Amino acid sequence: MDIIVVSGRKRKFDEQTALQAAMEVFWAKGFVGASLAELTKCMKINKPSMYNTFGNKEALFIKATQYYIEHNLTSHSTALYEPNTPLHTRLKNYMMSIVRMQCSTEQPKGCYLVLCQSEVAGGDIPTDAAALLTEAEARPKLLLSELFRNDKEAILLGLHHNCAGNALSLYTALKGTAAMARSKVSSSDLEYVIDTMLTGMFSASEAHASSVQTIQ
Amino acid sequence: MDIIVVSGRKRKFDEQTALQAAMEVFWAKGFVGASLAELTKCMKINKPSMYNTFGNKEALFIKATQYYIEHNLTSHSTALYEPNTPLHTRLKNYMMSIVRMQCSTEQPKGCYLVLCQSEVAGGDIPTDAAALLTEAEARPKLLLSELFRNDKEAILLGLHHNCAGNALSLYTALKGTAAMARSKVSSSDLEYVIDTMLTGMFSASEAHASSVQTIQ
DNA sequence: TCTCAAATATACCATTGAGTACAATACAGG
DNA sequence: CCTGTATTGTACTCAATGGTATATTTGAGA
Repeated sequence: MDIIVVSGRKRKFDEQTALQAAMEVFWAKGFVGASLAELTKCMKINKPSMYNTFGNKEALFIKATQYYIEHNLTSHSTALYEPNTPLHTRLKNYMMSIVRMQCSTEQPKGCYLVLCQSEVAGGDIPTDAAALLTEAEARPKLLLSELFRNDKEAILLGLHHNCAGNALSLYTALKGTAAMARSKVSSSDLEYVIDTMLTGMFSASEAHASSVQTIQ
Repeated sequence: MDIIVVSGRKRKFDEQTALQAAMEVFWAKGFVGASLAELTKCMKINKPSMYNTFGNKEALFIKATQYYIEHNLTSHSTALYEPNTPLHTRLKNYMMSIVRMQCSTEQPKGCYLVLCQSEVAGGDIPTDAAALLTEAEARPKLLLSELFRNDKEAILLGLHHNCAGNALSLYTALKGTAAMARSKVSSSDLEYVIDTMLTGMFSASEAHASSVQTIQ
């Protein structure tokens, strides 16, 4: 079943290029903050082209979000499975890979998902888009959680006893760095933060026991 | 020089009450996301009243932000100076006091400043308001930094060697928890995150030395 | 070269955004 | 009980928003 090519005027723009441009606008401004005027200007197409290629603002946003996940999120996780590498190093590389992206001057600062997810709570994001954002946010948390559950070294260190908690700690740190990045804090400053969090996690078993005693 | 009372129709609403209502709208929606229609509806006044009491949207936002700082931010810091209390406990109480506020159902989720600061990067916030937000964000970081510099126990533990770094770590964690709170994560889940970060910080001197060796 | 579907450009629509003009109203001082 | 002043309610302005109708181009197939 081949694609039926029905003749007509040829498209002047590349869909992927336009999508990337749209993604960067959403990344900088959020869903609500990004206007169609600015979107189409950056995409270098006009509104009717946008509407009959992508559907509407929400559909464009969903495709842009998927583009972000594929191109700017998935890549980092390879660091987690690097063979012959201590878990601490793999986690640190993973975290810093993300932090460096958050701080990069090549792209908008911070994290696309963190920014837009915070709009969801405001209630101004359409249902389907909100669902995608929520699902996308759950992914890295699950990835880390599974790592702690299955990784040999993690089990040896006892980190598998609280997979979810440890994953939440790291993910929360990354949300924090995303916010800091947006305020123009440098990735080298944030490296200290990541180190602190990892140190805390790796000395968890003893430390948490003592902290429980400390609190009232 | 007394206040000259020139007679006229009496104001029907209380300025502070209206301001608090406005603050909650900004807290939930951000500066751009909060429309005058919604603001005035929640403040239970109409637009002309709002304009001749507060000036305009930006002026209202600035007053609402100051209201937030006074009523929802300053109070937490007393925990930092509680006498006869170990530093670890004081920090934990401080952090959890903020986290509980972020997760409270009595108010919008997350942190007013984190949400609005992220809009600043988008460029849609007027200059004066943006300056206030930036200044407000610097405050807790400075507070923590000074604590690490001057507190006897902090000095004993060597935490004064990197005041800024340690302050940044804690503040970044709080920005992270603010974002998580907005995604409806509970304060009890986030307590584990705070514990992890504090543990990391308190075992900093040794840990950071070893982590430097670990990375590449 | 004629045809016709698909893409473009321009102009438009309804709604909502921030901000205002103005008349009606309420209140203190004389 | 007037008079003047400040607040309120309604109705407006003007620009920007998401989304479309329509006419004009383009190019592959017959």
